[in-house]
Amino acid sequence: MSKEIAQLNELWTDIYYRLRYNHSEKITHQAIRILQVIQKESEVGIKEIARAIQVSHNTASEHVKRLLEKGYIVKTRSAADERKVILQLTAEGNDILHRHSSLDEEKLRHLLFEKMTKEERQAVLDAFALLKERADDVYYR
Amino acid sequence: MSKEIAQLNELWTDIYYRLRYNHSEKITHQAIRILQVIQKESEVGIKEIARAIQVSHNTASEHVKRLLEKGYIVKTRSAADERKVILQLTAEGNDILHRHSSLDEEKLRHLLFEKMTKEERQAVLDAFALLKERADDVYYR
DNA sequence: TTATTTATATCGTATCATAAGATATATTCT
DNA sequence: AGAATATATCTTATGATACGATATAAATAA
Repeated sequence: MSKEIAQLNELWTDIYYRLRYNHSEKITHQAIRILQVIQKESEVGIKEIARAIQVSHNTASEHVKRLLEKGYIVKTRSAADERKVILQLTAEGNDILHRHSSLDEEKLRHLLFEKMTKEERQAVLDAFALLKERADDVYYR
Repeated sequence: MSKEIAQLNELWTDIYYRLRYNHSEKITHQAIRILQVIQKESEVGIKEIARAIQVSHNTASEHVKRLLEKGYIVKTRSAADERKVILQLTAEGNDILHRHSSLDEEKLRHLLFEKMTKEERQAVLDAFALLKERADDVYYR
């Protein structure tokens, strides 16, 4: 493993450890994973959830049922095929996922606007955008 | 919330979603959190674990016991106070934590060395280092 | 020295999270 | 019409998670 890869990963995990939200509401591990899939992919149904988290369709359906009950997602039927459901996050769903996978906004605000110059801020954003753009190439190849 | 903060968070979660390891071994959610604490903090004992993951000391002790059994951590007694234990990750512990919190090395190798110029690579690393340095300020303030 | 506090370990009990086989209904495809 | 597909529900079972009660040992206070 090259020095750069190890370095980047250490920076990555360090940054997350320092900047993540501290006091999170209780939500299950698989629920977070499912909400992520729904947010990051398009046209997500039970089959896609099952495949993404590597469980049977019945397990996936049960998980989805619970998320519906909690109000984190909503379900519609696909116009193209009425057997298929299309799942989407609600505002609550987006909110709780945010808190379990994003960087704490207050910490970010402080960091970006009180600890960085405008140029530094832009450099960070540019670097992240570049990394994400290249990551898309890897993900979708 | 400012545009930059939202943008950074979307980039952050997108990058992780695309670059994380795909097929992870089964390890529990709290186990990962504990391994992270042990890796990122110093002089970690039962009390520190309990506080970090917000459980009672007995629960923390049980969790630690299981991680010891799996060989993910080792335990020593503090020379300064023999009641206290000091926990450290084993190579296996580091390895499994890596797979549940870091970016996939193969994806990173491909991305950094086949999709980026040397200048771009350096810009990304510099930006991450800067963000981490400022994150330290926020975390330790 | 004794009493109290601190740090961890173990046991028993309980609830929640997670999973999948069996079965069912509805829709789409052959 | 029959087969395949997509999801939903029920039943059963194991693992994950948590903490009160209790215990031992070490450190600190009186």
